Amino acid sequence: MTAQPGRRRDAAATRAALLDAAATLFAERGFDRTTVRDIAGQAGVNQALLFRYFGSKDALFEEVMARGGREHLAATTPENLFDASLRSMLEPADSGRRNPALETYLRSTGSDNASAAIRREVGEEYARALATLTDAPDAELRADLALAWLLGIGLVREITGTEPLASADPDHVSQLVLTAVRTLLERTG
Amino acid sequence: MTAQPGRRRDAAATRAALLDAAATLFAERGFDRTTVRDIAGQAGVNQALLFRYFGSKDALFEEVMARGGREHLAATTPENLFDASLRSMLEPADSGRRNPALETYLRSTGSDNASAAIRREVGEEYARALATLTDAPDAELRADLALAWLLGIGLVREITGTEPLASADPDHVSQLVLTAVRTLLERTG
DNA sequence: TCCGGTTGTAAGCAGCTGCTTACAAAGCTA
DNA sequence: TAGCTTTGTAAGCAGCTGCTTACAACCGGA
Repeated sequence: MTAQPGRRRDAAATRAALLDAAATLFAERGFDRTTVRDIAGQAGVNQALLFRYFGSKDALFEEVMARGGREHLAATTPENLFDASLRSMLEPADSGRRNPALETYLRSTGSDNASAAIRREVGEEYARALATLTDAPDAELRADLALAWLLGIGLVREITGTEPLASADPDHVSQLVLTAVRTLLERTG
Repeated sequence: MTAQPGRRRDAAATRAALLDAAATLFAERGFDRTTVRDIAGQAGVNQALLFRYFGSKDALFEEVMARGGREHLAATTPENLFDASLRSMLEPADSGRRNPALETYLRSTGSDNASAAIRREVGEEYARALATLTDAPDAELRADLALAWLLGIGLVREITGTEPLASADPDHVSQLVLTAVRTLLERTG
């Protein structure tokens, strides 16, 4: 991972390497527990470049969060969003099929800096997508509640590790949750 | 709050003051963002005493978490636990009617030190209480899911501040959630 | 060829963190 | 009163944090 003579002096590649390293580490450890030295180290780059290309750790986090959230939203229809996100939460952590945006969101909830704003924005975009699934007048509130459950399940399963939820069968969990959520997000028509 | 000549040399009172200050600050800011200097300052006590009486910041957190969680559990019947905890989550932050144990749990999820163990223990005690509400064979899993929802709602409402959930009417939210949770926690008899 | 901006590096700064140590005073016991 | 333990304080240590600065190497254009 050390800077190779072959790809030296390539600003775009360096920036991208920092962004990728940051996305990985923020998802694994959250904002507070990821240091700029960690990120630069994983990218194989001097840490001063992080500040040259992004200005601050906060600004880098914003860019990571915005990119990750919008990628996932753009790739998933609202009808599949809840199910896909729930499935992603229930995947084993090392499967690589997890949604890094949700993971990052979850592990960075302790921080109250500028990153809070972009977290809220991404959350509200998810909620707006989910709100299209019901024609109830309080659709957005119902969507927030569904999203809250998703995040809560991720919290208990991944971070706290409460049993039996932490190692429960994804199909079983999915069935229980989807049944209950149907009372929230359903069309009357 | 500064040490008064009147109550000087009272080990029990000093210990209690540290414990109370820690409970307040951990609930407000979480584990990582509360410093031992903050705690000692709020208790009006030299910070070296924190280490004399509790050994480490981790150990102090454990004692706070264990005390707070068990107090609330002992004071609430399982039938009321979900509703009471949900109501507590929906209270305004400054109302003083919040449950500090849930708050602390929520704001300390970023930390992966020794405090993770006591968090899990308290979580599992809550889940065991909720599990008595249904006679389904997967009662504990259902209880974990209900608890996850509770925590998720607290997360979105308090920490992220997503609208419209953050400022929604507690009665309205409560009605939506309880309806959905009834598909999880209900007796067939 | 030399010049000037771009890219990369090494070193360090100020501030904060949990925790420790050396010491002063208070108060019980004999 | 003398001595010992308990309680409290002031100062500081080592390590880490985000971020900055001074400087070297590179490279395209004149």
